[in-house]
Amino acid sequence: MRLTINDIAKKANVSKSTVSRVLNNSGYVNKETREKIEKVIKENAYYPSAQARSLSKRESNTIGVIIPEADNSFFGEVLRGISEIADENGMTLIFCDTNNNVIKEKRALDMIIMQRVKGLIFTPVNDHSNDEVEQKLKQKLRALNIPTVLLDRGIENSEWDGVFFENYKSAYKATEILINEGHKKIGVITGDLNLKIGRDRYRGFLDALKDYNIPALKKYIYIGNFSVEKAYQVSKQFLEDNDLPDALLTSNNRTTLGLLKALNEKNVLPGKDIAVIGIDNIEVLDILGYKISCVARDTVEMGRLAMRLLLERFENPKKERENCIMPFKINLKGSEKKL
Amino acid sequence: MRLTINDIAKKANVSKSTVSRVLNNSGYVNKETREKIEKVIKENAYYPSAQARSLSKRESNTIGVIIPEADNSFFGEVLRGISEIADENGMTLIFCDTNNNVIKEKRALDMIIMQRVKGLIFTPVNDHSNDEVEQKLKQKLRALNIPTVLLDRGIENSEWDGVFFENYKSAYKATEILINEGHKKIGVITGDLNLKIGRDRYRGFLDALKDYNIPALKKYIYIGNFSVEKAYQVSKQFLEDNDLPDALLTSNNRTTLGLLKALNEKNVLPGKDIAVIGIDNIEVLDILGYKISCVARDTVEMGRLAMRLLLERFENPKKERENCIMPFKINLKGSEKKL
DNA sequence: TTGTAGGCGTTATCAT
DNA sequence: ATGATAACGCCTACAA
Repeated sequence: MRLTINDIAKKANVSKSTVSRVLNNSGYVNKETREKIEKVIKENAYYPSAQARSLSKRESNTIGVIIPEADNSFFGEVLRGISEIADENGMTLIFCDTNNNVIKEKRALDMIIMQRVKGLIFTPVNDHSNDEVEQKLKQKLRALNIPTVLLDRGIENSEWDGVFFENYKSAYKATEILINEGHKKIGVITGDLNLKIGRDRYRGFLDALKDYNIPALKKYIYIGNFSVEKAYQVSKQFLEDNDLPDALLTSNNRTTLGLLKALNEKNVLPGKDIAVIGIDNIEVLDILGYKISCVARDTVEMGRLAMRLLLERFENPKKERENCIMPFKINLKGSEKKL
Repeated sequence: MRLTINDIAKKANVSKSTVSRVLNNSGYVNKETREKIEKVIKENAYYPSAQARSLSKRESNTIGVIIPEADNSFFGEVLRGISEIADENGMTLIFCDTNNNVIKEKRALDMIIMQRVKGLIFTPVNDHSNDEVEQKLKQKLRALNIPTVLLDRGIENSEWDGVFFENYKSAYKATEILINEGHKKIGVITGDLNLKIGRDRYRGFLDALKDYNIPALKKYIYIGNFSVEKAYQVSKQFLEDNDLPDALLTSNNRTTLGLLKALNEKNVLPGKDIAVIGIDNIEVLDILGYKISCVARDTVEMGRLAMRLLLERFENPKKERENCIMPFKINLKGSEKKL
């Protein structure tokens, strides 16, 4: 059985309160007794129980992290950022992958409640085609009643802190670049329009066209769902119909890959036969010398920021709600052109 | 303040023991009182404290997960597998990313001890150029004294369960394929030879050559460290020296990418100008129609397996140590040839 | 400066 | 079938 504070107290010939004092660096304790106790602690490799501790203090130092796709590199990088700051601040992470599944999301939230975490970083599954689902989620989050940071995907009329990507603006900007390159027939492969981030990016695209008085032609608007497969399908379709736009915006890393797969099969070259600009940078493409222009976000930093926001909220519970928008970078590599 | 079992007891006009009984489905409890209590629990959205629970039961249902690179897709996928099985079994995951840093690893382990986890899935940083480090790690793991599964990276003379890749055999097999294709000048870009997985893969390569009486020429053996950058450097070097082997084995996904980057820059085509076979599949390459042959592992399954091993160990603490070796798949796509 | 006693939210052991 | 009561391992007044 693992040692307890009592065992240490006995071995050091003091009461457990005194041990507790040296553990927590609180109250007065004689230098010599402190040293003796510290020695005993070290010699016996004693580590106090976090559970007992937080039960007693009525406060834990664990943070819940709920994400929808652990196997998506975006979230892997986010997780690294969260982890880094958590470590620096002695916080423990409790991790859940919801696999984009609402049932699992509910279970994850329940677990988080029972774990009595101090804060939560949360990317909702967020397929709110159904409004009731969203209402229940909000209720649950309110009931949780702990500092919460929404990450990447928001909630309508959120009352929580958040770290998001400039979905609208980045799509707008990307489209603007295509426009300024002189393209006229500009199309898009959208993301999942059930998700707000999908809709926002799409709106950015549409508004840019409108602001520049370029018609948004329906036949060049391809509805995707953020997956490689779907993007590949729609791309294949328009390639077979042989009716390409001059320029194309894609809505995330997967969408870009789906497009590239199709283009590749038909030997259509981005930057030459068709202009392409994507949302999200894809590291491997750079390595392979595949020049695909994009607007990109600093994913690791998004994780760091989320964790920092949480820490700030702990410090100052009543500060105003913060909505951080990660700025994007523009990464032009040539594919925004068509020769 | 969050509700406690006492609050529920009062609201239901029973003692907390009875509430506890319905919570745990233990002992006798009258059907009607049970229903009443359940109603109160539901209405008040009461969730018992996992901390208090495990303190009282002297057993938690949390699993520690310590990995070195959250931003590496391999571990992202592993994490997904772990998560899936953990969820199915009502286990909670406590997550640490050590960033391949021994100091952080130590901190992570300490934290895991304090959290009183029930089991641990652990990929050591494992840069045991220094033997003392390894000894201390083993000591710490022994002191932890909980079911532990080593994942992907082992420990010399391990006394713990483990899930590993067939490092030696997969490299051997890959090399064999190159040999059978009739290549004579066969080279390798190694991984980090400070890591056992790096050395094992390298040995597999050497032994295959030996078994087929093919000389291992020093000038075709390039020492890498599992990173894209290093593989790129050595590749660039031999390309500039203009002394290419006929065929080349790479030691993991990153090594392959580094090589491809260099080949690409010099317009050297795998499958035509040089034969290439890699360890690890790289999904994006398939998407892009880049045909690179490889031996690959099922990463998500590795995670599932690790978690399952842990569960079995909980069931049967004294069962013999298990050392699972994930079989590899062979994925030939043409690049193993040279025209 | 140190020790005693009570409490944190549960479960488990007894009575009743 | 239910309720007291004593743990679990720690922290925190308060007393000494």
